[in-house]
Amino acid sequence: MSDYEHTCMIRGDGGKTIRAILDQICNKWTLLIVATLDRSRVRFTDLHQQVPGISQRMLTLTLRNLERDGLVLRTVHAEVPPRVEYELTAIGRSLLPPALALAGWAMEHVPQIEASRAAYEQRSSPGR
Amino acid sequence: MSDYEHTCMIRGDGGKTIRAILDQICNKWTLLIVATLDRSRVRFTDLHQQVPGISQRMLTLTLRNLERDGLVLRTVHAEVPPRVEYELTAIGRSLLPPALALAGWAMEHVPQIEASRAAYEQRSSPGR
DNA sequence: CTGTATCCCCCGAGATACTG
DNA sequence: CAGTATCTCGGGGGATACAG
Repeated sequence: MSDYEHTCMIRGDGGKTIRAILDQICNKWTLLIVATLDRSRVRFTDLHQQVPGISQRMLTLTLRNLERDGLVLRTVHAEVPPRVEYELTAIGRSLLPPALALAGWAMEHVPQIEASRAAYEQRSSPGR
Repeated sequence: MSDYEHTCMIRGDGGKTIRAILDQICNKWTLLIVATLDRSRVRFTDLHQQVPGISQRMLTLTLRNLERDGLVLRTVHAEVPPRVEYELTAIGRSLLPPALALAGWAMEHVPQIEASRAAYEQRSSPGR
């Protein structure tokens, strides 16, 4: 499928559905968690430690959404103390390449963007 | 660069910068506007009409951010009535492929995700 | 036509405390 | 260990009115 067709998809309405899904994926923690689940099953506490700065609440909520959308599989082991492991499903893994492509883009352009911001500040507050 | 290295980038801190930039790009309107600016210069009002549902305020704000980050070029024509045109810069255009890749992913997986959601609802409220 | 300036509301998200 | 339950707050974002 061509870039142009993709463009149409992003813009066209009923793209409401797309937007909703993109919003979900692009929120504060989702990409981070999906990236962390790459190549391994991880249990709740480990995830909590490996994702720097996330609260227990947001970790739970984000994982529930991912599970609900079928991107993450949640496995509860009937033990005591309880053990719960999370892993990517096939769909979840298929998200990785495009997500990482976007992250890669961000990485590569940080210097240019920051330079552009600095220049912009100069222009808008020259006396300061 | 390998997927694995990208994974590290997304996760690694100082990835704070990356996260900030990703947050900016993945907000409610940015991708939509960038996609709309693909292949043409567009003036303010046209943009306002072509992006369905955006308020004047958010259009202005989003465009300012994009201009500030060097993704969009703003050209004011000294005429009356005023005419302002927006177009992507080289950096802005370089965002298109990964952004559209993500949008494409979302498009392709809408059915599976919705199915997964429906099934999830079933499970969580079986009596309803 | 192309914006600013205000007001206001909702909800994303953190902190904290409690439970099976 | 792996969560829920509340409370709270800031700010993203809509509606509206005004300005150059």
